[in-house]
Amino acid sequence: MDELHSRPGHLIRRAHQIAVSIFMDECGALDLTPVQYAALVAIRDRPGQDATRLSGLVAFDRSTLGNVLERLEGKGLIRRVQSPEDRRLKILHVTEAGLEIIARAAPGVQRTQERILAPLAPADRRQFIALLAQLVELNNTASRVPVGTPARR
Amino acid sequence: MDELHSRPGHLIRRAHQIAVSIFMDECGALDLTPVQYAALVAIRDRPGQDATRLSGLVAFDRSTLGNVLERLEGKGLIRRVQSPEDRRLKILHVTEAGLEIIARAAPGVQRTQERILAPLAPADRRQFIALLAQLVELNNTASRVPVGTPARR
DNA sequence: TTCATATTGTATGTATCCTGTCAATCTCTT
DNA sequence: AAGAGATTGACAGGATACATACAATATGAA
Repeated sequence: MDELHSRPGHLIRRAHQIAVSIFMDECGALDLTPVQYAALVAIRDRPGQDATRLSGLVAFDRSTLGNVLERLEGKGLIRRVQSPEDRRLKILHVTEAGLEIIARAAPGVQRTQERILAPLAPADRRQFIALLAQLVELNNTASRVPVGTPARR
Repeated sequence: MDELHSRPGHLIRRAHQIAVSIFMDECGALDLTPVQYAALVAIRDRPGQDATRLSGLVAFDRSTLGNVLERLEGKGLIRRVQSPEDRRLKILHVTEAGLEIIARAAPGVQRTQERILAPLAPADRRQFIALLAQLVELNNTASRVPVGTPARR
């Protein structure tokens, strides 16, 4: 049993539960999930991008991202329009309402990140993030959704 | 965008994706998920326990655990029988088939844990686990499913 | 004893997350 | 130009993950 609670897989799953829970505590009133927020910000930062490119940036597979985008569009936070150059693509843009939600979520997002790391000593936080980033980056190809823009020909 | 990739929430989500992906790569042929494996081992280690107590041990909420147990029972890996003392409870036991699956999964589980940590220098692995455990433990109450057996009166 | 309260397992509904598959569309080769 | 192959968004389906509500059951206090 103690074996379970010291296994990296279990600890990571618990950390994920905690991170989501804190986010919903801080931002749930805005009817936004962590995933939706991440997608929204990524679309804002790269307007005119299509869904597949976006999925490589935020590391959701295309199916998951499709559902997320549908909800964001349903809430009027983004627009999806067919690209004239490549009629397979749907180009993404954040709406005014989307920008406003991002702005209103910002303080809660900030508090979320602080609360996640709060249990660690300040000096340990940077190290933890560095190790975690290293673990994620070098294991990138082990993921089902490797990050990194696939070459667009 | 870089902001996203250095945020603890996003890194933890990625790490979780990676950990699950590696587990499925190692053990997916056994038709076992990480969650199912964790539940199975926990039931084996505490035979005769009921579902609510188990949910506090492995940190799945009761709804999720109910679904997991139903699948495990459907695959013949566990048994659920009504407790005579408290007819609300269903007592959990691992079957022979369940024990066999655990044994067959063990090497893959071991490799999974090693592969998750493989990107870190050996000296960093212990520290990472220690920091992660500290983060999870001290944030326990922030989770929707705090770990720890609720008092059974 | 009886009644208010709490607990258990279950059901329902929503949201990730992933595997497949598919038609439409594009690109490349011949 | 034409067909093979790749890509895109969408869809179906299974599995976590959580909130909420419910009937059955147990427990406490009056």
